[in-house]
Amino acid sequence: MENDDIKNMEQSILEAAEKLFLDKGFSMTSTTEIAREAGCNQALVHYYYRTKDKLFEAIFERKFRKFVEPFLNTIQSDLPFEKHLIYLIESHFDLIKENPKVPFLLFNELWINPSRLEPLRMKLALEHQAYFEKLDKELQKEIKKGNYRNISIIDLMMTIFSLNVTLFLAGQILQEMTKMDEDTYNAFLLHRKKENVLIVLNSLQA
Amino acid sequence: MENDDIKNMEQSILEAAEKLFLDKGFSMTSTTEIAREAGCNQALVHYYYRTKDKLFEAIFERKFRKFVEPFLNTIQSDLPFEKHLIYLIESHFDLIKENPKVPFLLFNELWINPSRLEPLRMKLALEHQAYFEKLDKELQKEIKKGNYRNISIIDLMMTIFSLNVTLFLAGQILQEMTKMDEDTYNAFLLHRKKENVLIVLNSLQA
DNA sequence: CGTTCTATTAATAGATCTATTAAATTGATT
DNA sequence: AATCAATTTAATAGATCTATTAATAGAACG
Repeated sequence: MENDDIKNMEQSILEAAEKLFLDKGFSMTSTTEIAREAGCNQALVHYYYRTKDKLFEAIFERKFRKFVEPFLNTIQSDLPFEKHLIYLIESHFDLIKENPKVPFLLFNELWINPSRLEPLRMKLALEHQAYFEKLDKELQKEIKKGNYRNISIIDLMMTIFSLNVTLFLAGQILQEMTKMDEDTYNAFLLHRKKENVLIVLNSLQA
Repeated sequence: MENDDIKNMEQSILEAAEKLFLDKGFSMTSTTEIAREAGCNQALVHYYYRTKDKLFEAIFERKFRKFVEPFLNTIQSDLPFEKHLIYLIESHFDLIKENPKVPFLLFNELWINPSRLEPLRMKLALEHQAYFEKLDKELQKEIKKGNYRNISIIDLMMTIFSLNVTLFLAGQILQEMTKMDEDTYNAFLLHRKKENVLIVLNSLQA
């Protein structure tokens, strides 16, 4: 917050808001706090973003897209299916690792206010459909070949999602709870990353 | 809320609070709302529970214990390990299914305020230790026999926990999002329950 | 130099929320 | 019926939060 005198206030406010929303969620964060964090008057927050809700929306959509990104643009290449899958799991994992507070923000806000997703629903569905169908086709091919048990792509995605997300949802809490030091925690994450890949691959066996 | 004229107000307030906290979390629920839901004056909420925070604590601890209960008192019998495991997964699943909003409440509150766990930490650790050790011993025995790959009890629990919890964290949102009808949603849950058992069992294979 | 425009602040209206206090009500007991 | 404790309410203090408005400072420009 020192050398950004150049950066315009509009951007600083957005960044301050993002930080605070990620830490404490929408309702626990006040525009006064955001202004303090951004280093400006509280009225300025409203000057640029009109309402606290609009400010949140600006952040929410970006974060949501980022969160499901790996389920979109992964497969351009023609790696064998299993390699695709591993890549998908790991890139989803890495993405959350870099934004470990995002799952909290999304779950928290969507739980309280599911309509927040409404504007995104159709857009995302369309964007994902092609990718899902492609992945599903590959999966079904593998199943026909007898390499995997009969499983739907939805179930597969759900498993990946569950394992990766919960790790960080609970991990953040676990870390603060056990006062685990940084290195130990990172080792734990890395271990779970390998574990998650293994579990998903095993889950395809009969 | 009709035939509980007999029930005392203290209890009604607790129940109203529980309902609202589960729906909207701590910070989004006001004591005024709780009073309205309970059918009494707002001051009465404070009369019985002094502060909103104390009222929350009374609910939080109960819910938290309930949430981790299956990881405690399951194993008295001497079923084979795999049967134990299946029973554990399924009873954890069923418990959350009956209290589908509890994971949200716990994650949400612990995220924002991890110190909430502090008073419970030691007690729970002690209570769980014996069970964990017993389960771990059984697991290690199976590993020595060559039935399972080398895996820690922590990893195993983490997997069970992830699969079961995320289903309901995301499921609640999914249900509201897709306007899935009750039957479809229940079928989906039942399917995932079987799936979760399968995934966990598979995850033990080499 | 005065005007105009943008960014920013100070001040505040209006709503709401928690907690307290004092008064009213109820119901049991003498 | 009078008394007393427990329950419940009305009223409100005091804090805080969102949003708006009016004032100000400084850059840009003719």
